[in-house]
Amino acid sequence: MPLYHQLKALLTEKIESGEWPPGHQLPAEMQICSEFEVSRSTVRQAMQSLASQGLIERHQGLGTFVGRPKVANNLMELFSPYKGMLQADALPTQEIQKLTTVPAPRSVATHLGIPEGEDVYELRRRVVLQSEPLLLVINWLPVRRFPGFDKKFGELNSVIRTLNRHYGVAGIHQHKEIEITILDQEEAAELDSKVGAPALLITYLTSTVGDEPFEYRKVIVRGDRCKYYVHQAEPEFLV
Amino acid sequence: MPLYHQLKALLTEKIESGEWPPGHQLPAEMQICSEFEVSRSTVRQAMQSLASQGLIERHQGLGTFVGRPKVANNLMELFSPYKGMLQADALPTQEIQKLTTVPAPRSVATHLGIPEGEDVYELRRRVVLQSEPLLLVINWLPVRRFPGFDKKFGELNSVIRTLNRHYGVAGIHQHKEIEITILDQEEAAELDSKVGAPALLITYLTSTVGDEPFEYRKVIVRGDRCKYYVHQAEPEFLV
DNA sequence: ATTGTACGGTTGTCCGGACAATATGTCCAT
DNA sequence: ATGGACATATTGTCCGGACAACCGTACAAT
Repeated sequence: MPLYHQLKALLTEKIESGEWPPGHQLPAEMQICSEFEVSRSTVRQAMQSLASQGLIERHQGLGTFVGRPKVANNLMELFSPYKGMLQADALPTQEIQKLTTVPAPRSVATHLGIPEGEDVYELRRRVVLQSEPLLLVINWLPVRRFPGFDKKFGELNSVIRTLNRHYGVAGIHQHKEIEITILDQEEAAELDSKVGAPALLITYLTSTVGDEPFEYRKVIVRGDRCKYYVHQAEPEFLV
Repeated sequence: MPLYHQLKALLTEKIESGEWPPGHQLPAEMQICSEFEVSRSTVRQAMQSLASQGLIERHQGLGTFVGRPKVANNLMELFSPYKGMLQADALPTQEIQKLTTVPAPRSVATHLGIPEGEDVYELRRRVVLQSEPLLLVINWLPVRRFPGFDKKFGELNSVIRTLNRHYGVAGIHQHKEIEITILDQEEAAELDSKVGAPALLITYLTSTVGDEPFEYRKVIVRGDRCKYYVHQAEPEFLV
């Protein structure tokens, strides 16, 4: 068993047993080095693994602390996480970070069926609960198809509703996918998280029947701070 | 921008552009070191991040290769992943790895409302698709309540069905949670994956109305090889 | 009272090196 | 042909060190 894994198990025990409660500050890396007589890179290997689980939180210049319990959301509201959070003690707030036109990146262009580099509106929002950002919502729409969207969006503050009322879009279908992703630098900065931290990625591709897709959306949910639940009466028999 | 992050972006571009197709072997770590004049630890930092995204696969003694596309599952079948995979080209197989009695670990005892260390049945299975293990199913049941479960399970090969027919359990409810986890050593070994790789963790707590919970279950889904999708006609207005 | 500066402590990044563990292929003895 | 010993290549683990980036505090200057 590798050293860093032994160390990780040891720290996990301290946390799960309650000896180190949520918010408790862990010893500094160098202190752990001397206590267990291992090198700092070994300590960091263990710590990073714990951090990506959400079990601890690390802050440069401050120290390492035991993580808080995850926020629970109803799985039935999985695809409208904002709505799901309305049941929490505090109300989530929606912050619009920017609404600009940008040349379509490859992944966006591919999904929307337009040439790479064609102008698209990029709308970035984040949902904050008790001054802690929990998820990021990024929408992309072709400028050619929805001219002036950036000015009309402010009225309703809803993408789908704006398309419906101002551009006559109806009969909407959405293809959605959920998977695990790793935060890049920009996402991590906006979520007050760390590069490389795992997160849930929910992608939307919106279209009307028999038409090209016209909206591509990413919802990035902090994996260390969010989980989903559901209560169901008919269990499966296969497993 | 940190060196390892620049390097990571560079490698990502090679893969997403198609210059390095799925299965293509990447240059060895030391080769990349000399090519970009960085240290090996920097290369490894970038590689590990790519690996946890599922973008590349690393094999000790062999090398590093571009990852294959993720397996897509219907989200409606999210909580019976085995059933969801039946739609794939190949049929998944269920392997029973062990069925023994063990003293209940803390997390299991807490959920089942029994003292830590009391005997529980532990059933470990894994689901394999084309000789690649995709998910792990672990069930725990109190021995005191279901004596002889280990012998009766083999008849039906289904936990819920066995409880129903042999112990008269009916009116079942299940509380389920989905979140992100990181593979520990045992899980990684059983999934042919790596310690520290992110995965989806789906936990089940089974009970009948007005009764103690009597089954605790973990389903661990490889995050680098699985994703879920759903197609829906009524989009949300809030986001 | 406010602002700027300096300092100590902590985590983040990066280096160079050493040896272990693992997979493949080669060669030899059987 | 077959199996075992060996060499080779690759990633995994671990070390020790150096400096950067960041945070809070204390103190001085304004």
